[in-house]
Amino acid sequence: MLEKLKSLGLKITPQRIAILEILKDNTSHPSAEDIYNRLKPNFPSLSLATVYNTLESLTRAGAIQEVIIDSKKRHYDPDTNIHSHFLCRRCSSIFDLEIKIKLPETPFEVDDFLLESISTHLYGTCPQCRRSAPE
Amino acid sequence: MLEKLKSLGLKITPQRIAILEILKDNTSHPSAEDIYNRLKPNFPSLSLATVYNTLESLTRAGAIQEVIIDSKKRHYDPDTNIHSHFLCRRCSSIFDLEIKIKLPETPFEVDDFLLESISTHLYGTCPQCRRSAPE
DNA sequence: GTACTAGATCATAATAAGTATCATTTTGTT
DNA sequence: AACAAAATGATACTTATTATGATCTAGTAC
Repeated sequence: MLEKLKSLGLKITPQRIAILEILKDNTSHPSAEDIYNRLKPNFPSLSLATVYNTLESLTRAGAIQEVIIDSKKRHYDPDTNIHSHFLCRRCSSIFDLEIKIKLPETPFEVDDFLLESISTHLYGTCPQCRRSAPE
Repeated sequence: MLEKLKSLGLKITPQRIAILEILKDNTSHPSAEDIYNRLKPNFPSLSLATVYNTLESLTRAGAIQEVIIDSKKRHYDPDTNIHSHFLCRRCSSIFDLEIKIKLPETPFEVDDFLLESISTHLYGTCPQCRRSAPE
């Protein structure tokens, strides 16, 4: 991943390394603030602005992806492979969920639109919420 | 549509009628503020809070749907049939776009998740932006 | 029609996510 | 070691959305 940074002309900084480490293998889809709050105790000089900047750089570099499924805030996912996201309407947690949908490979064209990426969003109730408050 | 309101126990008010009229057959996916700005000149007493409230009620009533594709704000669509949305990365316009993907009927279950709705989001460049600033 | 009440509206304050600004610091050269 | 470009951090600002609470109105009951 540091390679990806370098190849995109991004400088390697302790802040970026720390953020990448939080994201590595992370399937919780953290927001900028989630990441900031996790790092801040051990990295008191860290600024929230840096987290925002870094997430933007990483997204543009293709090292991570933004998940726009929750109308309240953006979430980030280090897994850049095509996969679906599920948002629980009750607890607002986001999960990776594999459902059998055949999506076309991007990029492609439709009606003069240039389609660069596709994402599938699923909404419903997660197993835990179903157990704790069924209906 | 007024029927739908009534059947959901929502009162018929001039504000709600006006908002529904703006939305009817509207494929531009307006935001709350777009709607407010369009109505305000001819409806000076209208409050932005009412637009927000009404959109929420209409969404809950199933009369319209929220489109969460633009990380900056929510958009609304009177077409509640399953269809995909396309967000142009350059001009941020949202378009309805039909692409051939077979989506399962909701609701259904996967791995103890209760899946209530699915939406497909497409990102790329719209025809107009491709013409005006190709590459 | 009048009276009533739940619910709706309006104005505005508050919140929260994200962006902009700019002085200072650091990285990766030269 | 010196330098320029880029990154960081503190903080101010913007924008979308939510909360609050006083007033008003739709829909019903009489």
